[in-house]
Amino acid sequence: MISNRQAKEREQRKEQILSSALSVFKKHGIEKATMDEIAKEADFGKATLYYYFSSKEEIFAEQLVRGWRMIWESIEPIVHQTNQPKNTFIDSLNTIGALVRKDQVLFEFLFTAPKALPDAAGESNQDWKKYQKKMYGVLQSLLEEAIEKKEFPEIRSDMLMRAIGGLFHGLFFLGDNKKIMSRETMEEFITVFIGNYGKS
Amino acid sequence: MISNRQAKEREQRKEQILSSALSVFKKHGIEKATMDEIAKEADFGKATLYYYFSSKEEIFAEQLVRGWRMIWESIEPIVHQTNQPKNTFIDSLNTIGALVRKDQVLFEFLFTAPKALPDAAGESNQDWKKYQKKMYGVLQSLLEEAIEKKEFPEIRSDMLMRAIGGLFHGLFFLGDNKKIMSRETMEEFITVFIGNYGKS
DNA sequence: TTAAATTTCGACTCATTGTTCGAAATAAGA
DNA sequence: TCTTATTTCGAACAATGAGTCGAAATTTAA
Repeated sequence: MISNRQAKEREQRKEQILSSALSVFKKHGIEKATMDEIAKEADFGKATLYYYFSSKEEIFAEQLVRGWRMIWESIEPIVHQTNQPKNTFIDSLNTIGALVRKDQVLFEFLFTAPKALPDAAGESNQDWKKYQKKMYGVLQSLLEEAIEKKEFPEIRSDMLMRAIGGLFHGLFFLGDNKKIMSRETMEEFITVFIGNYGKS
Repeated sequence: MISNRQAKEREQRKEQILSSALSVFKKHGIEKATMDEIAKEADFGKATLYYYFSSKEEIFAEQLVRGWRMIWESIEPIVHQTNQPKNTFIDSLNTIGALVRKDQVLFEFLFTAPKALPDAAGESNQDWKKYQKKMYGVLQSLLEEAIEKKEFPEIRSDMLMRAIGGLFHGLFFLGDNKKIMSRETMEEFITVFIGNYGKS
């Protein structure tokens, strides 16, 4: 039998491992994040990690699901607003921006790790993609509605998504000084780049 | 003594190795690009690679210098135009776009590899940064001039650089279908995002 | 043709690292 | 307290992959 508290403690240990993995990722990138270092960081023996996760890949996969699920759950209530699609879209961006501001490293991981992770990871290790796809899906349809209503210029919405995605990524993650991007600055950029269209 | 033709053939073999390295990079990313696979791809024994390059890192470093030098040499004549800074800036973006269009994989490497490469690589292995810095430098000062002349909105130019860099990267490299971005589409985007400011 | 220089590579070393095993330590329940 | 379940980890294993060595093959030049 496994008590309630035991389950909770166990979950806490898992989180400790995940967070250590993240901080090792921050130092070396995903490829060079070794189990040894994660273990040391988490204050566990290496073998113990395998008691909680079946493989290195699973650790990062778990990090991905949790992260993307969180993003999705933060976005979902917003995209269902009945508002101008353009405003809803901008609200969504701002929401994600706020999340990133809280934990920049996590999001750098969420946005860059996928490319580095072996694709052939069958089954459940790709669960995070569900959430990612949902998010991109709703954002892109917001864009399409907004284009329809002339709130955005008539450009292929998938291209526009890419452009805005890149823009966002550039603002937060590019450059040497990883300064935190303030809400004000971000809104200013949104206004300059896509916010002014269709006004006056 | 080493004849002219010998030197040329030797250079060709180097290029063969570099190009193989690039195609292995394309398949697996830089971390998982092994010397064994590069050797097989280049039709050489692994040991032979070490006759031409002193290490794996040097191969990729060489690829980086060559690439960034090429970018710089393509950009340099343009940035010295005496034109509106904004037009010069846009011309530069278009020039780089044209280069990317010719060899997308190479540029994906040039733009993403730096992050993955060990920083501590002393000495000459960082030569490419010279060119990269020069390029970002001139582009950013173009931006500053343009802001000065009210051709662009008054935003911190380093932020604007990041934003535009991200935008560019997003257009060319994001998304599943790595479709080639046509000149027309790209110009359309430049117009929509930054080209319209200050007009009419 | 022959000696010297250049180029190639098979076989090996050596370090790293993901993963497993079995046993020890600790906690829970009776 | 005694038994059982849970948690921990040191040590070993196996695979991988960067880099080396010495000798063989090939080319050059005389």
